[in-house]
Amino acid sequence: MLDDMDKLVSLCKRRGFIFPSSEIYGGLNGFWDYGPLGVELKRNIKDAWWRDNVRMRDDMVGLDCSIIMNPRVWEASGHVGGFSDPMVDCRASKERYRADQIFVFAYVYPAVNHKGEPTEAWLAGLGGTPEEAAEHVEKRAAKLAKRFGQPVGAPSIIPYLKLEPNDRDKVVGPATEDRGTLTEPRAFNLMFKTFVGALESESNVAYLRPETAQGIFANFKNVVDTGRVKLPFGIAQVGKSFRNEINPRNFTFRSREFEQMEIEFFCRPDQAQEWYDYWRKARFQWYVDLGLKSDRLRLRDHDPDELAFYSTATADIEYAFPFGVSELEGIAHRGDYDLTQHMKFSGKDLTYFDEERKERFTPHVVEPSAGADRATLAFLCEAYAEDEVGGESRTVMRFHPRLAPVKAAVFPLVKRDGMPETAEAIYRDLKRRHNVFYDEKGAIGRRYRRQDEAGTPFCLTVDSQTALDGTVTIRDRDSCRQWRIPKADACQALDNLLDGLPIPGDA
RNA sequence: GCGGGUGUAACUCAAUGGUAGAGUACCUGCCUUCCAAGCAGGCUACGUGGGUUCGAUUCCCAUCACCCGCUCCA
Repeated sequence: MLDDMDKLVSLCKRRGFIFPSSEIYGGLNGFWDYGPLGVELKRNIKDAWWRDNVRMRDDMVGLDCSIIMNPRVWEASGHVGGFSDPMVDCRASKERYRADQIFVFAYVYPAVNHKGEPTEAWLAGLGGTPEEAAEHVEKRAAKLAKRFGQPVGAPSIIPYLKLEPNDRDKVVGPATEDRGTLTEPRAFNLMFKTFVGALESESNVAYLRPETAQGIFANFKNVVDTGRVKLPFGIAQVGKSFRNEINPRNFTFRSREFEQMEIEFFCRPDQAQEWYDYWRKARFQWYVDLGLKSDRLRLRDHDPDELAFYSTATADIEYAFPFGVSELEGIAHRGDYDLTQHMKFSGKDLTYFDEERKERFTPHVVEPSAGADRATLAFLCEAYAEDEVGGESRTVMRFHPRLAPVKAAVFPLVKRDGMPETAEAIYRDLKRRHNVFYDEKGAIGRRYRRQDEAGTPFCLTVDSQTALDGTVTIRDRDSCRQWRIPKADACQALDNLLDGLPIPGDA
């Protein structure tokens, strides 16, 4: 079990799974590159997802949308405006608040200072409404009343965003006694901005997509009109997304450029809950089937107060990483929120006509949204193991065979007696179907261990007996167990092993 | 974004105000018939930019990156 990310980061670097982006220039915070083994692993994960969720199903189609879209898409989705809230920092308490959730209560007390001016106290309170904010403020105001007398009249209530800049210094933050510790509201827009065309003007601003989902909604009508699809059905997309995270952390877990595997599953409103339950279970099981078997994998339903305002139910598939329990995938029941928003902003009709029921309605959506990089990281963490073979410790990556970057390695036991030639012929044969590796250098034990660290599930070795009876040994990564198979059956044996079918010639 | 820590070879780590050493790994050769064996040889490093100094990997400043804690995570 991996208990320390440093070990994994080190192995990823050493074996070529993951490197810091543009490392020779010192890297870039929040960006990572996948090396030769990493790209195979991540690709296998994405391929498994696509195969299991799109190809193998009759009710799913795929899509590949552009990363830069008409900026109006992000107005409809709420990414421009709604979620780019200005934030306010408190210099004293180091707290950060949403500016729209701070209300300032300006009290005036009868006591006067040496200039004869009345004593004022501008107290900041937190809450979605002035009433909520007042609760906290009133206690503090009452304390002040003991010193300065009962306030004159009711306090004036000013939303922090409406505050005159000069008045900001008067405000006492929610967690301090001192005035003037709050900063001006600052925008934290998490979308990467760019310009379409050579001219950098406000009129041609565009954004790198912060999620793949909106491209699916924007194409809903196209798919319905041309795809010969009938409700219920889903649209799937795998692709890069970008979020200018304030604080990237935890290796590749929170990156500024990342890859998503998203499904928007459209259905009749009265079936949405059923489909939500279905996807919640199905998506969890997918991770289990691919090897996240330990109790580090969890399914957690959101509490009602955690839900986005448009969602009636959301569940997170979480994994207990060494740095904490974190989300791999969210399954959200989003109702008709997204299509309704896009109808409002685009003016286009995105309702669906059910031919059998002769009904027109706006489909409801269940959204299983997974992070490919997060899944990759979870599979890496889960696979990492240290055990002992013949009294020697080894590091082994126990990837599910479907996900392993290299499926098999082929070795000659020693570099003579025609063994390399025989081994290479087997290698050439296997390579047509699988990602396999050939190695004739060094001691055989060393070659096995090298493959263990790469997570290669099987090793085929040509020895002196091969020339006599045409068999080779096959070694299992996890158990180090070996048995012999005819070399002519090598390809079929590997196919079976990778598919979990019975092993030919097993003894 | 705040606070703390760390940056030396591919990896893990030393030492040092006078330009650096080990283990592992990697490469070449010999040997070797199944789990990191042995012998010989070889390659590779002071994150970046300033400053102090005759001279800086070492001291100072800044910056970048990573780690830990807070914060954030639509």
